Amino acid sequence: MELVAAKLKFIEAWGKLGSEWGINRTMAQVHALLLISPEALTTEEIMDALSISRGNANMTLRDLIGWGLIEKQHKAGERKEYFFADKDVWNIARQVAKERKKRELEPVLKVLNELSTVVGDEKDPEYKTFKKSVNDINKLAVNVDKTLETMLKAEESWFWGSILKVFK
Amino acid sequence: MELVAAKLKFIEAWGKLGSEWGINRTMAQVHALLLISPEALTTEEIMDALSISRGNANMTLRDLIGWGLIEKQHKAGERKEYFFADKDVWNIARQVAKERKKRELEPVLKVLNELSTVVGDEKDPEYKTFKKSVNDINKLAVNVDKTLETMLKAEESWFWGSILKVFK
DNA sequence: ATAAACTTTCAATAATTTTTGAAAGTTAAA
DNA sequence: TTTAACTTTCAAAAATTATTGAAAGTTTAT
Repeated sequence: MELVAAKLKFIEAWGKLGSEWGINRTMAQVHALLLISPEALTTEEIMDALSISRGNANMTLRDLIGWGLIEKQHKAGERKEYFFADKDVWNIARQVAKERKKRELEPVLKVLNELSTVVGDEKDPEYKTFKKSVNDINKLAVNVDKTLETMLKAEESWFWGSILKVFK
Repeated sequence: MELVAAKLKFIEAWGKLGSEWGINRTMAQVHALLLISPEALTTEEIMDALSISRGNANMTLRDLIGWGLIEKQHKAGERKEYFFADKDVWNIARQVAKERKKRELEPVLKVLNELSTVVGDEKDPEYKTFKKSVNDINKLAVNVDKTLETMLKAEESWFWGSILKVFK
């Protein structure tokens, strides 16, 4: 396959995966584009490469900065802004894990904790089933949370080394 | 909080989490409803509880069966179908992991592998950056895949025991 | 065979999400 | 201070996704 075709395929695949996991497809595509760009790109270049509007590019880049995945750069003597992506895949994974944990896992964990405190008649099957499901989900969520917490602080080789050694 | 209010809150929270992770909100809500129902429910009961149409309920229930999360039940002497959710949270987690791995991770892994084989000029920064990002993502994806593979076969207490012991 | 009870399908509609593009805003050089 | 270069905003439009509901389909009892 040609490099140009391969790049397009990568951008498309990354966009598809993103949208399947609740991430705006364009945001994932812009991220993909920057991940395979050796140099920082301007808004103009991104608009052209992905055929998107200035407004869309601007908002998407702002979001990516908010996710901690890219940064603005300035070149001496130039007015326009350049965008550059961190290429360290372990950093990226940790950053995404950190944000999704904060934005989506923690709020639901808060609700689950609150729901765990609801009291009722232990003889009531409705109550018993509710309580069991909520508590069990809560326990799982806490384990996931702990694992993510560890991952966020971990060195890549140590993390996978530990996990895969145990699992063998 | 009242049990009735708590149930609604749980259904809402589960629906929200689902939609944030690319799962149809209604599907997550129906699943939540069945998770806290001690008895199997009819389509009619689900429609009423969530204020959704028959068509929506029918399609959603079919999808949940496709995800391996609920099953149809029949009661002796009755024509109508009942739906019952597996309440084992570890089973649920494994089932969801299994399906998402199959539907979303594996297709992207296939593309990444294909893209890893693209050859080019090692002096070309465009090629070098492309290759490095694709390879690094591929490696991470393989580790995630292996971990999920282990999880799918694992007993809950062994899995978390192993992980959290190492991380401590 | 017919009817009653129930389920499925899917074209039309509604709701939500994403994108556009032009106007307003900002910054820095002339 | 004016202008040019660039960025940001956001209401309107477009695209996508989800939902409805009624007709068609199926199954079982009579």
